[in-house]
Amino acid sequence: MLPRRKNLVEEPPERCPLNECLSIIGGAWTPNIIWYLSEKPRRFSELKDDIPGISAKMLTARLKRLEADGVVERRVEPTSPPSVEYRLTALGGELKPAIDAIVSVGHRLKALNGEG
Amino acid sequence: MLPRRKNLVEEPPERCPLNECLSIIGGAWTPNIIWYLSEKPRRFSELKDDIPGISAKMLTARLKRLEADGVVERRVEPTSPPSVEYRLTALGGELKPAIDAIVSVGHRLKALNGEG
DNA sequence: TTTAGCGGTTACCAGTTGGTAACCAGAATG
DNA sequence: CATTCTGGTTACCAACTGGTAACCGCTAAA
Repeated sequence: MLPRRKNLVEEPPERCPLNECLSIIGGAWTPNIIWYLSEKPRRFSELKDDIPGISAKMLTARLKRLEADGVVERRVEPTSPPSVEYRLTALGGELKPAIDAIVSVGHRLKALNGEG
Repeated sequence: MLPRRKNLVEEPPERCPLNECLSIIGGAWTPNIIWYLSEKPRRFSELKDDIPGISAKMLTARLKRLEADGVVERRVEPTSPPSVEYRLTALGGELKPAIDAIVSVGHRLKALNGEG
């Protein structure tokens, strides 16, 4: 029998940053929303048009959550009909490198799955 | 009323790399498993001990999925009792920058939530 | 023969997620 | 007055997720 190695890792015991971050970007549609907002600010119905298949309910839910997390800012223009613009906050902008890294791996995964 | 901007984004229409990658690392416990395996190869029961709270069922499910995705390699040593070692593949190793980026954002999120 | 350890598998079940469809307020338009 | 537009909210419901607990085959040791 192989020697049993002991757990001597230094970092992620309980509420690790990985889970912290993934709980924000992990939900359905969330990455898409962040992606589009990272390009430029967008209005509610623009996001709804940009992201094919998303429902108003989910879009509302995700934007509310992202706003609560400090990732997205909601700005209401008092026009008529009112228009609401969403943009990434500074913190939201810091998600970009992570998103980019994920996208980069995603490309490789697609390439491999496409080959097979 | 604000002018209605048209969707002219270039990249992520359907099965975008973001969703492709997050479908791999998004499930419960998965980031933890990848984290531990990125440090060094580990055996089943080591992972089970390392990750507090995970059940054998979930660990099995995750490892199978990761193996099917080409992220993890399963290696059986014909000892007695048999020992099974899991390690990241080359592709799995490429997940590390993404994981690191996510961890880095997670730290900032924890800092902000800790302040509030 | 019984027990223990490894690496799982299986049945069952509760909670969460996300989908659809209907509905809402306020203001402008016909 | 009815309709349209934006930006949602709500009720309802099916599917998926993940948890618990019991069980399995194999080998070695007591």
